[in-house]
Amino acid sequence: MDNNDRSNLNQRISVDCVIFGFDFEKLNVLLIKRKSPENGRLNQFSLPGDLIFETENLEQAAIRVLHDLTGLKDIFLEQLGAFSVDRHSNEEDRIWLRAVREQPEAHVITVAYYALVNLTSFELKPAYFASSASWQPIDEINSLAFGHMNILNNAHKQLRTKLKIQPIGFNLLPEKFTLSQLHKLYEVIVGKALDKRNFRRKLIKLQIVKKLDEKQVDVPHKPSNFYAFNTENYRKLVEDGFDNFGF
Amino acid sequence: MDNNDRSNLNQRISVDCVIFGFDFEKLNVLLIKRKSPENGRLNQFSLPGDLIFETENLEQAAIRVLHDLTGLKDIFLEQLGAFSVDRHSNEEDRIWLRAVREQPEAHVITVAYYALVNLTSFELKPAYFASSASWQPIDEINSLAFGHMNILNNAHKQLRTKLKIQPIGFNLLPEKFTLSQLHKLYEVIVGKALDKRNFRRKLIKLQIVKKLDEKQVDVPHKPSNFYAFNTENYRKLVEDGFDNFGF
DNA sequence: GCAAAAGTGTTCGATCTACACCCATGA
DNA sequence: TCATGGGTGTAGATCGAACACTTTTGC
Repeated sequence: MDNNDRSNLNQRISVDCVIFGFDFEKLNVLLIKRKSPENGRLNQFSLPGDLIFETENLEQAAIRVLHDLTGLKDIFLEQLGAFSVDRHSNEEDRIWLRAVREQPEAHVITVAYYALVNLTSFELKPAYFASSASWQPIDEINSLAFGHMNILNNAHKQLRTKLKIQPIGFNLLPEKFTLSQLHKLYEVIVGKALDKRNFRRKLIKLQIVKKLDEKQVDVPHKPSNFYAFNTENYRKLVEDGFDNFGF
Repeated sequence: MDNNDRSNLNQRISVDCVIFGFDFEKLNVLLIKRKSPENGRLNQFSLPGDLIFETENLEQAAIRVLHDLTGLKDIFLEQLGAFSVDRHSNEEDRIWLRAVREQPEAHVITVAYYALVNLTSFELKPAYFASSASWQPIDEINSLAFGHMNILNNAHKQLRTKLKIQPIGFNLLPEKFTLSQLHKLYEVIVGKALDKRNFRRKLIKLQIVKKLDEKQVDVPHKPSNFYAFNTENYRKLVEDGFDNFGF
């Protein structure tokens, strides 16, 4: 796909991606500033996204946006749903749309996806739809362009709900991780303190992590053991109709 | 909205509705045959749906389709997500699209909704997008036009998942119902037998039904008491972060 | 009185919750 | 030796699963 050939865009349908990343402290979201002919015109942050090409389907478009921004393929990706783009409430958004879109007044709908990535595994790349990109802690994001705040809130809620049902949180961690990192991840997303012992007991019972023969080094405390996600057992659980991760 | 003025349609975006109804025996879905200039050309059943008007948003379009077909407003309605319309795999679908659409080859996406209705509360009305409409048991539906089978399977799965988390099943019943009817509803949707005593105990504990001072009449067995959904307590439960209806 | 569905309690095992101390390491 | 986070077990409460008989009605 030649991303510079922008003549073949569907002017009515876009995708936007809520990309979550975990830095072992906070839950972060990847935000961009959108490119505009007159630079600096769109000052608010927004979610990464783009109109779709006529030749691709929705998921392909979302994968393209993710790949252009992160260089990654095979990312955990799930659709959130379709949203009407807010064209009316914000003057700055309207100016941007008039400057960039062929049909600035058209009723556009955007299909939102959320993605989970291990943010230590790559560097952000410039993308043709973004003039800048950065990670921001989700609890510090107060407003976004184009009604993206609504999409972000939806994504956050969906992540919380889903995490309780399926162990998708592993997608936010590196291949090797400590149980404390996983524990912290759950506390941050679920939004409350979880008992350390009960948390570990549950993981052991479900057998979805396997202990590796490797420990932390150079830490000023008792070194933590590394674990890996046990894909095999996870598949079995899902097949058996397991539907409550239960934290 | 004048539904006969079809000049103002967005040719790229449609909505489709999976309307579930419960007849106290089986879970049913409302299917239609789509209108076509040459009558009888589209023989497969499909989900009710339509292109959206430029002047309405997605949810408004879904509400319009539901209202035109059932005469009902204030229906339980939830978005499932966006799907690419399958334009290629079926010859009959292509013929219909060429006969009816201004841009038959356009990449159309459809946003699917599912709705829960009490099917005893209304008669089906003819709608301008349907030449016929009928209820069909979900387990007897094997194929649908336009890739709607995929949407239906998604909706069914979502209904099952959601029913375990929130007591949305009440939307499928009349205002007054017996516990046996509710019990049967859960068995049919969850897809397995549920213990009668445990089921009732749970309802009582959650306090989401209230016993009415009224019984069945003219039944050849011990008459069952009628119950109603306790909206008040349900709201409290949801606010308290209740997220497991637990069957 | 018979057929048909309504309604009702108890026991046992599994799971969840709450809670506090010793351990291994680097500085 | 101190500061830091890692790692571990138990008891009590709650919840879920399994199970069978009596009641009320129409015919």
